[in-house]
Amino acid sequence: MEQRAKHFKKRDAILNCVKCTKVHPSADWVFAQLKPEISNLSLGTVYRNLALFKEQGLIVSLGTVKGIERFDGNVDPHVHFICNECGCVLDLESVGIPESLKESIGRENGLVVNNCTLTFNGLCSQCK
Amino acid sequence: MEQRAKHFKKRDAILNCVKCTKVHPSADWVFAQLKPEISNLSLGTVYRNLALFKEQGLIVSLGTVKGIERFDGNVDPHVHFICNECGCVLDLESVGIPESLKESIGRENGLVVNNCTLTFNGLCSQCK
DNA sequence: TTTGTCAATAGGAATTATTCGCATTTAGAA
DNA sequence: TTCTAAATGCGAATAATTCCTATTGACAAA
Repeated sequence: MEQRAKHFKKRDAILNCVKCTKVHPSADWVFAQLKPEISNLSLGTVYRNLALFKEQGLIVSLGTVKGIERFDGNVDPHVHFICNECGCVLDLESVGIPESLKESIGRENGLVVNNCTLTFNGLCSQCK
Repeated sequence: MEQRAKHFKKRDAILNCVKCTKVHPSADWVFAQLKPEISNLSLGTVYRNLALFKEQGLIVSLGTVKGIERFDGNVDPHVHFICNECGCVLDLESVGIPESLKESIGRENGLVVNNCTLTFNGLCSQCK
């Protein structure tokens, strides 16, 4: 960790930013959060590193909300709620993902099933 | 229907195109399908009408696959499989959507839950 | 038939999120 | 210090989608 303290300062800051928030951020949100403390940070670096983390499985993509890709630092399978009005994303802790179906679905349909997402849409408590 | 036969010819053709295919098409796919038979069709018209149908609930959006929005003319809740390699979208008829959860989730979390999507990802039979 | 009206459309410009290319910087090794 | 390779900054490029405006088409009234 000390070894890479300086060299990967920005990279680590970006990962940390995604890992330590529950807002399921966009690239732009991460950039806006970090820019004040890292003044010479560029948006391209944020995009580049988010793509890298996603590839490495350190974070996951939730797909796009209103045309903007959103990420989640929590890679454990869990259920999301997305507000159609404000675009906020919430975790629904109480609901389980039917992970167990992956194997049987793959077998029955001749597919390789890696992943499973369950998402609810509607209006959040502030927008309803 | 006869009354609007001519006036809404393109609009009807676009809706019909989405309703009568199982490929879960993109705007561009619909345009490519219809262009040969309706030579003076423009891509903007396809986008505009798809947005309208979505708003009216005649079709649903599946979100984006590889950055491109995909639609489904089947508005009954059902489960999808998306291939990460080729981007094809399949219906998984045998799996049920936990529609019943909508009400209780909404009540427990103070949300208005309109919709629920369950999607599996992986590799289709051709790409695996 | 002609004319008026208004919605639907074509076509291209504009927008916007994201990616790319390349010069520069940085950390760490020699 | 010098070298190397990875990481970054920054502006240009890309691509999906939306916007703008002139035109077209259907229908009703004269």
